[in-house]
Amino acid sequence: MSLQSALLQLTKGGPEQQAIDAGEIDAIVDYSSSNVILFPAARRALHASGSSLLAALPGAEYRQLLVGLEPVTLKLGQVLHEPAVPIRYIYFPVGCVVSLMTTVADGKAVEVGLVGYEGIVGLALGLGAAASSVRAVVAASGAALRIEAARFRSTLPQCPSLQQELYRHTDAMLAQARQTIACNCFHLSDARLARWLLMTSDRAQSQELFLTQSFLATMLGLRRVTVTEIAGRLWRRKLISCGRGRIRILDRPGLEAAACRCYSRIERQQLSG
Amino acid sequence: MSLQSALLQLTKGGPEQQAIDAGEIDAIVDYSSSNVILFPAARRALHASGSSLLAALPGAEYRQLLVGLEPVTLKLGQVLHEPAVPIRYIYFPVGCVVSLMTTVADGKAVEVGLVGYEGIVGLALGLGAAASSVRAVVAASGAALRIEAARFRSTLPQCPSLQQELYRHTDAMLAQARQTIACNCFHLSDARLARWLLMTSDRAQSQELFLTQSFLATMLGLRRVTVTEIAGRLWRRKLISCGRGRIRILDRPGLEAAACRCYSRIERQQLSG
DNA sequence: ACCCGTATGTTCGGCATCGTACACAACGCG
DNA sequence: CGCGTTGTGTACGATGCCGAACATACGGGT
Repeated sequence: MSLQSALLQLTKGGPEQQAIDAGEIDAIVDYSSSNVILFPAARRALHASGSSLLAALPGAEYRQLLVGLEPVTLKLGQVLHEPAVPIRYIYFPVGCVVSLMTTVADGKAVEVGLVGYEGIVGLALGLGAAASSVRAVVAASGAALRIEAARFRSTLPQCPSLQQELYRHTDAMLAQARQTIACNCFHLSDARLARWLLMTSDRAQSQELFLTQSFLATMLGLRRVTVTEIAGRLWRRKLISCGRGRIRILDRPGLEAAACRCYSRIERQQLSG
Repeated sequence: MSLQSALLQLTKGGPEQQAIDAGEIDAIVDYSSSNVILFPAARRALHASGSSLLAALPGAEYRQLLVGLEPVTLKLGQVLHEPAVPIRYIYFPVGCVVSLMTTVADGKAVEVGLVGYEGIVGLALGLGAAASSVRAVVAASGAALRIEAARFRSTLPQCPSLQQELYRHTDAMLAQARQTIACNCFHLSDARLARWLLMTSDRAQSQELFLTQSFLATMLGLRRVTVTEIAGRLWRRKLISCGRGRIRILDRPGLEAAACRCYSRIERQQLSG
């Protein structure tokens, strides 16, 4: 999938047309499932070291869940679930980063949550809903473990620790969304962009992110032009370097100083467990 | 408590000084407890018709919870819990409306959630946390039922329906926060203010709200002056009327048209149950 | 009846971000 | 190698909201 079609995925489909073409989604998901890694060794490696949420589970629950888990590779721009459409798979990111987007009535969208190895994509299912209220889009390619929705739903009641982790993560996502409200309200775009780079970098566990400035603009609800200007400023300050579809963090402490303190506040709650 | 001291409650206490004076909070809470209504009849009336969340519980759980519930009257500006401070009581609003506020590093705060008869104040406790990440402030005076935190925590595991309602409400609050992010990002202040009036009016079940424009400004993260200007515009359009510490909705359909569609989207999810 | 605290109304310059348009540069493919 | 596609850089006016300062009006208490 090209960057452009990825962006199309991001922006198409307003709230008035939530009954989107299910076939299209399936196609994307099927595309990812063709990348399934079948080697048990890889599966175990992914599982044990990858998801801090799964790693926190006791052995019994871990094994019970493992049966239904399937490793997949997710690519930038892939849509994992759409708002108001029943969730098919729950994803536990391992190396990928997933962005949650909410739309407004005229179709514009903005990121409202960021999930990595510490979390779950498809939380709503664990809270008893069949569908999420947001779109989940892959913001950094990488591996994930997924489980079918029905299977997850039937396993969850037998796994108290998984439940506990899920609720803890829900609390963290709630705090993340709420901090984002305050941050968007009071802080300048420069600080917000710096925060986004840091948060995504933390979850991708890499100083280099492969995405376009258009993508970034969509995430932050800014114009592409604004992102270019900010990136230029940060680059002149030697905090980052930019290429074509590539952003690298050069000076992490410097970037943290340029970001607002919402960064540390969110990460403390989110990545602490 | 005067409106001014209420506003002081709202704005004092930045994130750097989260270890606020516990004595002061206790004083406020004790003030409310002096207004406890002791008549069993009133208690029953409050319980049955007031909280749609409690009303959805089956008889057995209802009665089990009832033992610990205590009716209180909450006044504008009262702080029910502070971020990072252990929650003492869970509140089920009946006639009051409670606003959840998040602060940023420099102490400024903005509303990130609105709770009425449909919800719970102190959700974090139900998710396994001891403290919330937000401040809960009364935005419209009225009655509520409260229960001690420890008691709630011990009762919850025995009440599957209560758990289910709690998780359903958590999902709704998450959706509310996320929709607020998008709304603040894309919609003009006029529409946001209209939305706030409608949402608060729905929860207070009254066309008249008793609060100052300063209070409203704090909630929306705007200047008081901006609120005055917007209120003037809405008033000229005969949608609302304003008095000193009083706002009345005159033309509800008109105000809904002036608000963004985030209003109906949030209310559909939140008040549907 | 008066006064003072409190709430509301008005003005002014500043500026971050927007929408739009256009130019340039890198990569991929025939 | 040339060409179209895609990503990045620059310019310009418009505007919504901000910060600050000041003016007015309501209303309860002495």
